[in-house]
Amino acid sequence: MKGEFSKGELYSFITGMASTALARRLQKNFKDQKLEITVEQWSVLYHLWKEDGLSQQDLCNHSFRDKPSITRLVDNLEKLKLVKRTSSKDDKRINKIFLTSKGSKLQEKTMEMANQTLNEALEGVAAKDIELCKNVLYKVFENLKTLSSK
Amino acid sequence: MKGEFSKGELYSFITGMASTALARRLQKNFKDQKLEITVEQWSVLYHLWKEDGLSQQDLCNHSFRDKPSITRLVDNLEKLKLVKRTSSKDDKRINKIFLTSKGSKLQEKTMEMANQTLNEALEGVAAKDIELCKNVLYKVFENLKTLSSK
DNA sequence: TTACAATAGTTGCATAACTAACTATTTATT
DNA sequence: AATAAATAGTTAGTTATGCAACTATTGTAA
Repeated sequence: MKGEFSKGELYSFITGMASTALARRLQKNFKDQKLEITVEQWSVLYHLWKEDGLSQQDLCNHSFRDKPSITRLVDNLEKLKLVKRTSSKDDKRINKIFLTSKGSKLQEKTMEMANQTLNEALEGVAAKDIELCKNVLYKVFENLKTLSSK
Repeated sequence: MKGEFSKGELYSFITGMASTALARRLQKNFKDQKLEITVEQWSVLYHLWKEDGLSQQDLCNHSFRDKPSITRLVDNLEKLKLVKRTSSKDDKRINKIFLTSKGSKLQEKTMEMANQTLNEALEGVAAKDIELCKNVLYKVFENLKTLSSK
């Protein structure tokens, strides 16, 4: 196990073992708190908490997912009564997605859990190393993002 | 788009945008070269190239996946004639997974592509920053891995 | 030796992702 | 105004992941 994550190795970098582990842990923490949402659904709500009424295309751009993925995530969020699709009057092609009160209420608790999970994940890591790591990952993303949402 | 990846933000860290982008790019590169495997299948082959004849449980441990995931990845790799299941004689519960010649032949080309993809991803990042970033990600993984394969 | 526990692997169900092909609406061109 | 092109969203098919429940085999303990 040690070997695959050592210097010079690319496996873990490509498979994203760290972020996978982080998402799993957050998912488990949600479940332990009886929160019946997936991490992916949470990541969509995240953008709506920052700005309610985004279109599905906006959500594609912000969440770095393609359109079918957002269609189904919104489907499931609607089933859970956390958001509501509203056809735009200006442009009938567009669905604007609005939080329900139930969806809004999730923000505080889940964001705190996300922060806490991140703290568990980064325990023992120096703040300046975290910053540097974020910068590297940002650069990687920038280097590759050509093929993002379409 | 810029905002979500700035300091103090956790979204991109949890969603693993960098590793997602990296996996997508590698997948696209495979496709462009007419290589009909998924990145996930590649990641299983990766461990077999390092040590042929691993059990499915070994593959779970090495690849940080659960048993059903490995069952199905091996199913698909067998359909593609890249590996072959062989029941162990010592312990009939165990399947040992062996590369076919077709599976072995994929190593050189795909590993080169993975290296090349990683180079694209890390262009403009100082070697020492890459090392530091790897160390942080490794630490994150260690902090969280309690719940890995079961 | 019989009964119980642990291990290896499979199957079923739900969610999610990517690709490609599709509908509906709006914008641009002629 | 009529046609073509672009945009927003949906649907279908394949692959993958996580969880829970299951079978088969091996190991342990009474």
